[in-house]
Amino acid sequence: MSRPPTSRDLARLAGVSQATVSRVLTNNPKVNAETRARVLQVLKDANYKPNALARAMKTGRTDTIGVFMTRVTSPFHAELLDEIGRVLSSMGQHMILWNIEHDPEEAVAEVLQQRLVDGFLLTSATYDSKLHSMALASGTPTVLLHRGIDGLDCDQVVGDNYQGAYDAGRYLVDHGHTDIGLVTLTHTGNTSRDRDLGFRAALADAGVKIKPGNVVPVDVPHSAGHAAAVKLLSRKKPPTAIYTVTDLLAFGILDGARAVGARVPDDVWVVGFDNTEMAAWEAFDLTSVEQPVHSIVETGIQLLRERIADPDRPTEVITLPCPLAIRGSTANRH
Amino acid sequence: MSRPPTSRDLARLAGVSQATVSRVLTNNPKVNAETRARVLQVLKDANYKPNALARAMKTGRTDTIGVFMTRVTSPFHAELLDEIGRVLSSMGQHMILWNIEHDPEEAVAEVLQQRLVDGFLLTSATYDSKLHSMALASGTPTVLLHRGIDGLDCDQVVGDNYQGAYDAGRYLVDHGHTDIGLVTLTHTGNTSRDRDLGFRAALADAGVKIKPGNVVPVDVPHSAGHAAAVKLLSRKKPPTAIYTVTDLLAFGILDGARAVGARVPDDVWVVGFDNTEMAAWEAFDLTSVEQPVHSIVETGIQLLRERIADPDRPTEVITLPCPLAIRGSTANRH
DNA sequence: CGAGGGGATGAATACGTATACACTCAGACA
DNA sequence: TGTCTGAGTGTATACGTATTCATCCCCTCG
Repeated sequence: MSRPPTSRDLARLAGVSQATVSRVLTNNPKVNAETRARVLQVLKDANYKPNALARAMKTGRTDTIGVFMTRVTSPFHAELLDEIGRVLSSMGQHMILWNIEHDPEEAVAEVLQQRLVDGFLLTSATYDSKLHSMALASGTPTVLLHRGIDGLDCDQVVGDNYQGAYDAGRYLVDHGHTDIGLVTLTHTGNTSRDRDLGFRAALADAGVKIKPGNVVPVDVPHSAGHAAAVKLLSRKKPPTAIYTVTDLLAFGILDGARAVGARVPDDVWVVGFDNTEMAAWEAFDLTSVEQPVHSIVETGIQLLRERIADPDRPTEVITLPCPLAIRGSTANRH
Repeated sequence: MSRPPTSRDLARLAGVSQATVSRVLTNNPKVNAETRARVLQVLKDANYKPNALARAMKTGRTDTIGVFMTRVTSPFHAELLDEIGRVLSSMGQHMILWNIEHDPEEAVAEVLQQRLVDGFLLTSATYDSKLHSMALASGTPTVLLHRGIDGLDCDQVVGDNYQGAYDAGRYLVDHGHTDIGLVTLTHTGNTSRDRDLGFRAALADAGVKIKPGNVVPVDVPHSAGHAAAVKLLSRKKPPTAIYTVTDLLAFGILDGARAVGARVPDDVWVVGFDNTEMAAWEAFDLTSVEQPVHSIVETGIQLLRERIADPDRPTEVITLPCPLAIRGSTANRH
């Protein structure tokens, strides 16, 4: 009761050597069918499970993937995490989750070298963070998910933020909007950057100029979107549409609009980015550019497994399309 | 480059034995100050980090806690997870996260015996799940967080759901409501049960009867709350207040009210439970019973550490008060 | 000046598993 | 009948660290 049984204990019980028990455990074909059956019976009776640590130390594989993430409470991140958990567990892999907001960089650096995971998934790569370079330097297989870094020699799977943003801009222009607000992140990642640039490009291509006052740089949270909307919609001649780079901000914008009495979509259209589940809630009913979370995660983990299997393979950067999901926060004006 | 350096490699470099290196690593006082300094310098130069697996195998401690959770995308769960991550990382502990929705019970059973964590935090205990009994049977220190199980000989830290619900009921009655809807979970956990019973008790104590038609048993998601609200509010004489057992359902109810054109709080008051961050969003502005997430997590992890240190200590069940957070979804009628 | 003692260190071992290697024993083939 | 083969099994070892035990040296004290 005090000490869990070891393979050696069970070997004694089954009248074989520890090596044979191990062979049974690893499905090694070089073991007599009869012996295998007997050993399996003993294992089952004892409800034996191999010590994962000892196994990992011997094989060098932990069957565990390290996931780095920020702001789990943010709807999109939660969905991403949920999906990662689903896919990993379907492959019999465990997940160690680190919130790089909480963990000091120094602690993270330690973790990277400890060899307690087979690979890393980074979901919050930013230019100013050293996380990705540390991860790569550690020699542990690493894939960037959702947030990429241009020109980095590392596997990456991201949504086509530029294209998604472009389509959103095009959509607004096509529906006659010319006075458009852009609530954008001051963040230093290329995800939000592309969601900004793609949108601007669409408007530029259509000959629509963005008034300087229509661009509101904000921080991440809901309240920032709220404040931005209040600012934009309190003007004498407010914009007829507002696009922003995350759903969370869009929710804040919708709330801000509510606060100043602006009706959506009658007075102002609102478009977000991520197409989280909440975007479909009646409270928001938000038109949003969809991130193909499922594909991103599935592809990224597939890539990670391939890199674990062959660390020398060439790196891949995969970009997946982001279609626009249209809802009630934008309505046909005609 | 290929193989990370071991303590033995560094011992050679520093001209000492591996044992001495190990002593330095573990802050063993029985090592000469001069020697320690030299070894530390070598360790630093090599950017050496001890192999966590080998260390864990030797010491029996992994500095890792296993967390079982469901529906990470649910706002309250995300906040709980975030808080758990914060507290664990502040103590230098890692977190392995399992979503027991994704993982088949059999896989979970395997994990429990593998000794790859020092302890478990269960946040989704339900009567019909065997998870808690399996965890206890595994002999690994375990604490139930947020969801408890009556009479189970296991450390538990939960909000006082009964009291919170009672106060919510009392609050509605005190403000003159007599026709009150109760949207309740069919779930088999004592969390939602207490949130139901406490509310009923408050009404009963005040002599307010709940019409049979006013009780709507539902499933977990937002859409269920939506449907329940539509059902309740479409009646000829709809209730003047609706209480429900989670914020997620309350959000659905608010959306449902919007859908049928009922104004909150003018036509109907809405009260939720959890007081998630989103409850404060303008879109919802929800009066809600607060769960003391921070205290629950902090206390629970403290309890877990104590149990890890001393597995034989008596079990504790800690119940923390749940105050009512009043917002715009309920307004003073007078 | 010798016995004793304590501070530092090295050698050896154990944690529990996977696996290379050695060995046994049939059966096959000459 | 003796050698060879190969399936099946056991023995021994390694993974990298923490820790017990033995050792050594220097100092103190009688």
